Amino acid sequence: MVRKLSYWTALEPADAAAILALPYRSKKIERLGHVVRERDKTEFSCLLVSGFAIRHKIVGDGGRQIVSVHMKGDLVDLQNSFLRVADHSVQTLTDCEVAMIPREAIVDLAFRHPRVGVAMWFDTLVDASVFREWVANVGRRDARTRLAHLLCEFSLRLQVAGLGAATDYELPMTQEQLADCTGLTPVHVNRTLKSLEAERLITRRGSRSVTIGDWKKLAEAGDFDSAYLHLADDEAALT
Amino acid sequence: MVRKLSYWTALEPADAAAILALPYRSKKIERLGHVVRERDKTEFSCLLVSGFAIRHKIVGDGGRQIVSVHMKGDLVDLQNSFLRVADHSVQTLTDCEVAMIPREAIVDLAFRHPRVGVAMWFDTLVDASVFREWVANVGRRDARTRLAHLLCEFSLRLQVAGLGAATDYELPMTQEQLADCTGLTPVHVNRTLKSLEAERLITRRGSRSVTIGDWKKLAEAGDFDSAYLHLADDEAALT
DNA sequence: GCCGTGTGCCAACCTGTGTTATGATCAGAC
DNA sequence: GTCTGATCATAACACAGGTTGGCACACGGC
Repeated sequence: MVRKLSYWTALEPADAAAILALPYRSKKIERLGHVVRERDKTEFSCLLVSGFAIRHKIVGDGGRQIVSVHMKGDLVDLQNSFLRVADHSVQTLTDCEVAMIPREAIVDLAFRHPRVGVAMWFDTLVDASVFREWVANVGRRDARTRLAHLLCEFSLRLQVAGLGAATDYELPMTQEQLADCTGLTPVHVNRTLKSLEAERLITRRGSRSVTIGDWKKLAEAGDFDSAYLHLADDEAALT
Repeated sequence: MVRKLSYWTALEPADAAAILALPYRSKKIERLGHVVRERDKTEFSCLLVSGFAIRHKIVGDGGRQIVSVHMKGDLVDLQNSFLRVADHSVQTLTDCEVAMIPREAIVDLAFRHPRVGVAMWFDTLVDASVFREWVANVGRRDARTRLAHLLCEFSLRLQVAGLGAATDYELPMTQEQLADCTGLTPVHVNRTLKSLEAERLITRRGSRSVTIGDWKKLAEAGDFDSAYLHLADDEAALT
């Protein structure tokens, strides 16, 4: 499960054993449940074992901005737990299984097994890279480009997580949630998806499943370049 | 200089010594010079010794999005150097002195002195927190709120870095650069600053110096809550 | 069966922000 | 001095995207 950490850094067996020896409490959280709320004091980090979750912030006028989407294998809550007081909320999109790991145990692990510490640090750096891309996406691209970009990101990440084919996947989000990812309104997301479909860049069956007609064209429309995900070479080649 | 790292985690003398023993090459970079360009392969991390710098991304239609602003003491380039290929550019706003530190030396330091490694990790986590706030700022707030928020952030951070008073500081950015931070156009930044001034929330003398009339009101207008900066308690109290 | 609720979809209208364009001011180069 | 290029300022107009409101399903609970 936590072997995703070895993605960017080679780990020794002893390191892997130490990870597996981490104390944790399994927990099931149902759809739309809160894992952490903004301003909470946190004691646990949380590893997503199955399901989908998002992180979001609420702004003054009640608007919501989703800042990232997470899937199986992601360590969603390093951020909040280390910094003690949560600067954002974590919410599930589907029923989820999570493993709650006490903060102390993780800090301890990082000290005793520096390779693991560095691996977790890398994970954080990649997270940050995705945030940067989202700032640019939301700040400087128009609605059509934003959505196309997001769909490309999901396609690649789901594929890497083994949750779907590159050109055909199940999207666990409503249009309202897509709007909160992109800084748009649900109405405009609807319009824009419709026009992407009219252009034959995507097709939708049922209400959540997306299939990408032409990856290259969609990537172009979305100004998408997978570099920011910092995938291993072979997976970057999937594009 | 690098003692900023000890901000979030207590370090022992041996750790501090190890930091100071890091090999580096000093370099002066003039205003608007590039430290790293997107897509470069990087070998060095870069510590800002003096001056101001930004990180930005260029999107498909030529638009630019600034994703963060850095000042004296910030380790600006951990991100790019660890991930090998830069996902964004780093550019100076003023003449700067930087210390270039080879990536190998930093990784090595993190392994040998886990406390320092964890401290750098924390620094990365705080960076990520700021990115999240920026996603929300640019995605879900209107122009007036965005700018007010940004001015509040600068006020606090400059103060913490010892570069200005809370309510009166020198802003090293043009309106065009402010526009690239906020996802607006220079014209609209101008309009909006003017109206903030008309509301007596700020006043400007000369072209770059800002004084904040009423911190509380500006923070309210900017929907600003310093929690995301994860400052130490005494500094958070400055607000 | 019925009803409530969440979601998708659509249309009409409105507004915040972008666009384009023109001057004013200032600092540096020569 | 005066040319040149940045930067700031302002105005008139255009449009992408927000807002409001209404309809139609699908689904689960009763």
